Amino acid sequence: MSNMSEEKMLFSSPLSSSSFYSLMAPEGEKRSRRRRKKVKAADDGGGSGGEGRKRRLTDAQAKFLEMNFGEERKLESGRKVQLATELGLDPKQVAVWFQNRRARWKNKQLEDEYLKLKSLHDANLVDKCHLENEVLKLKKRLSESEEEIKRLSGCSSGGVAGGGGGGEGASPSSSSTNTYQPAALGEFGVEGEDLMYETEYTFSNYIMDWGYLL
DNA sequence: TTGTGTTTTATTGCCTCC
DNA sequence: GGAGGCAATAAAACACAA
Repeated sequence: MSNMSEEKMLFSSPLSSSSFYSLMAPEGEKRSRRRRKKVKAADDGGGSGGEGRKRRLTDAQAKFLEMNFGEERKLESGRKVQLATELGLDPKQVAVWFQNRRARWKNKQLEDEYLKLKSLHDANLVDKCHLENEVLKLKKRLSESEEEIKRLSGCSSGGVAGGGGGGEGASPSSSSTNTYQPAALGEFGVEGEDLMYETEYTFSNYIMDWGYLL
């Protein structure tokens, strides 16, 4: 019948013109519209095409329009008429083509934006997963350290001071002479530093102190 | 060949701007 | 109020698998 179908999909977007927007647009954003009855294109027999049916543009016409669309998304009426005469088309056809092309372009923009946001979102998910893993590991380490402290202070309170109401409540203000008590930290100027540092210091120094006591 | 899905062209109705 | 833009949609044209 014709040879104009090869490049049909050259500029087409993957989703049909209305489907993507319908998918993306919030429900309330759509304007309510009365459903109209379509009036068939009149068999005017006139116009540049000669038939009353849809006239598909030739590849050359489409390419030329595409080129112009690349330069400017909207047409001034003068330009529209000029283009129409150059292409042997009705100015209305040119206007419609630009209108539809803008719609496709907008859909493509939306789709690109969606894909960009989606990949960003996916990357964030992976990041979140890593961070959650990290938190779990740190929590585990913390509880292990606490266990160790408990275990060791249990040992020392039994063997050295005897009083003081157990390791957990050991206070720097205690009158005990126990050298590994937190009060001793003051010697090194770390009183009130962050927990992690204090914990590590206490533990390693406890080993030393314990050895010293023995 | 035919049924089905997609793309393109065209229409309609509403909205905004001048 | 008319022109032009846009969203929604109809329908022709087309592609393609079965």
